[in-house]
Formats: sequence, C-alpha cells, structure tokens
Amino acid sequence: MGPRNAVPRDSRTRVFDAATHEFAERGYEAAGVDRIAASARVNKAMIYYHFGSKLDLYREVLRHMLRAVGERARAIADGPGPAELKLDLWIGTLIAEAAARPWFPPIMLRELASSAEHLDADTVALGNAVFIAVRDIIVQGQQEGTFRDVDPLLIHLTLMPAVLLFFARMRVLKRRPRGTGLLEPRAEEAFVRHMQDVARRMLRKD
Amino acid sequence: MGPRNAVPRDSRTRVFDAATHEFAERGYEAAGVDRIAASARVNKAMIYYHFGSKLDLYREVLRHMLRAVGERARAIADGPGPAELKLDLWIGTLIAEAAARPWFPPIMLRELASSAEHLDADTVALGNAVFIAVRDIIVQGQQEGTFRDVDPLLIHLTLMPAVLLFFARMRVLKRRPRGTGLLEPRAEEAFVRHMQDVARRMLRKD
DNA sequence: GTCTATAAATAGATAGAC
DNA sequence: GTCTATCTATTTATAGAC
Repeated sequence: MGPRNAVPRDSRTRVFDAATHEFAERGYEAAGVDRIAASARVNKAMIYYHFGSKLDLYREVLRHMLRAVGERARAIADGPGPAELKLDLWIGTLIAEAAARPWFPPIMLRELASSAEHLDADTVALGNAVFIAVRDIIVQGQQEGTFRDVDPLLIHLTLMPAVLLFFARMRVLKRRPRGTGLLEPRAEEAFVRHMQDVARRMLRKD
Repeated sequence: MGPRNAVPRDSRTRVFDAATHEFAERGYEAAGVDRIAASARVNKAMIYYHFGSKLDLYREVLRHMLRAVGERARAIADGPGPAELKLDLWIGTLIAEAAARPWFPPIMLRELASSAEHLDADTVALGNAVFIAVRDIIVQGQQEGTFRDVDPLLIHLTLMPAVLLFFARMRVLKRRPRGTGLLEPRAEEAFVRHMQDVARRMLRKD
C-alpha cells in the first residue's frame, strides 16, 4: 500500500536526511540551505516551513543522533550480564553505529571543536546521557570487583575519541591518494578487537 | 633595542596570530577575514598583501602547527633512551603542547572532521611525520623486547585522539555552566599520568 | 504544502591612491 | 606597506501567490 515506498518518502524526511549528510560533510557554517534543498529535491522555502531555521534543523539532526546512541548505551547498561561483557558490547555497538552512520563522527568532532556553540541545553543533556550510561557500566564492574578503581570519565575520554577519529580518518583516506601504505585504513573488526583490548587492559586489576 | 618589543610586532605576525585564534575558535569556513583584520588591528587588504588568500593563510597556520609538533616528536624518537621512556616523554610533550597552544586541538579535529579538504600535499606530509616518529618509538620498543607486537597505528590512533578531545572538551566546559560535577574538567597532570598508564598497559607484555 | 521572487546582510577579494 | 572604496557572489530568510 502507498505508492512505491522505496526512496522518496515525505519532504520533511528528505530534508532531514539531506541535512544530516550536508552537515557531516561540510560542517554547520559551510553547509548551505540551498545545497540541502537541492540535495533533498525540495524547494528551499520548505526547509523553513518544516524546521524554522538552519540552526533549528541542525539541532534536530544532532538530537536525533545523540538520542539514538544514548538509548543504545542505556539499554546495555540496564541489561543483564557482568560489566566486562557490557563494556565489550558497548564498544562493539559504538563502532557499529559509527560505521553504519558515517555522519556521526564528523558532526560530533566538529561540535566539540567549536566548543559546542550550536547546542542548547537539551542537546547537551543527551550527550551527557551517553557518558552516564558508560559510567554506570564501569561502576558496576568496580562493585563486582573485576574493574580497578579508575576515573570513569578518563576511561570514556579514551575510548570515545578513538572511535570518532578512526572513522573520521577513514573519510580522509577515501579522499586522497596514498603512498607508503603505512597509513592505510585498518579493518573494522581489527579495530573493535583493539579497542576492547584497550578497555580490558585499562580496567583490569594488577 | 628597538621600540618596546612587547605586544605589537610586525603586521604579518599580528595577522598570523589573530588568524590562528580565529580559525581555532570558529573553524575555517566560519572564520572571517574581516574579523581577523580587526583582531590583528590591520587593514583587511594587508592580509591579502601578506598571504594572498584566506586559504593560503589557513594552510600556513596549519603547517606552522604541524611542523612544531612533528619536530618535537622527531627529536624524541631520535634521542637517547629506551622506548618506554620515549613514549612517556612523547605523551607528556603532546599534552604540554596542547595545553600551551589551545588552538591546536580544535583545528586538528575540524580538519579531520572535514576530511582534510583544506590541506595540500605538503601539509599532509607534515601530519604524517608525526605518526612516523611515534611509530619509530614503538618499533624500537618492540625490537628491545619491552613492547608487545601491536599495530603502531592503532596505538597512535588511541593516544592522539584522546589528547585532542580532552583539550577540546576543556573549552566546552569553560563556555557552559555545569550541574552535576560528574563532567568537571580533570586536572592536566592526572590526565598525563592516565595516558601514560594507558600506553604502558597497551604495550606491555603480560 | 509548494512555489517564485526577492530582500537584506555579509562574504572574499581587488583596484588604485598614497 | 597601508589605506579607502567597492565589486561580485553568496548567504539566510521571508513575502505572497497558488
């Protein structure tokens, strides 16, 4: 039912998706409302009709992204199993999320680089929720006695940036020819194993 | 000698310094030539006289930054001592560099987020030189038998992003009021110790 | 909901006098 | 080396017809 539900969808969704890609590719400032409209195959005025302003559109993209990641982190933290397993799961999930939605890392990196100047309080709260979930996992492991006593924030600030930059770098490598081979992209599965290994080594007692 | 060599200097240097801060604060696209001129207290035309274009100015800022970091990394790699000590030294140096020149992390993060689109081959080479030096340190440790056999690039891609984001995050925290205290900024010395600990744990044979 | 046309501001860049 | 004045293109955003 409904006429061919393959690609087009409604204009609001098309704008939202086009904006997501434009913001990821060029950043908030360099992104053009005209470019988004063209890419979404809608009239520019429709963007203002649906979203009000460029900034509101951007914030909606960001909230959508952070909410998705935050929910996955929350679900893992609240789920069953020992903390060691949850942390492995979180790392695998975060990397899978970044691989499936390649606009996530660049947008996050840019926002952090610009001191989160485009974020309102609600959006910041969504970002914090991700850390809260990760912290809960680490605290659980400390209570279970399997994790040593380290600052959960420092753990988070070691794992998350590595994932973001790993995928941002992939985009760089796609754009420019390489010489030596030293800097070739690494396989995603190898990266997952590496990050899980890093997490275990950071947290294990001895 | 010379008339009061405190703050002013020549107009070219003033433009260069003002541009560095403007690019760090707002990113390449959002940075304004007018704003740079005002901040440097020079006429806008002087910027084009000295640097040719906004892009050329930006690249000069980036090259200057990457060359400085690359030289420090190279000096450590080529210096005396065991690899374990050199790696500690590199981490301390990188963090000190980021703390002393707070424009370094945001500019790097933005450039990676935008797929290095503003970089020419020379500038990319300067960025690669940093990794080459770090790799040399790790290979030395592997030959000395103190480091286990892990991919140097994955090590680099774990340490470097954490440092960049740690300092980018500091700028965020300065901008907005906080509630919980959970996300308060961490002390720089504690961060150095943490990252050195992470490096050792990643590389030691267990 | 969708379009055209356009307002209003700002951007990067340059010409040319001094 | 330094200035004023300006060109040209592009930007976000809106008014108003349909």
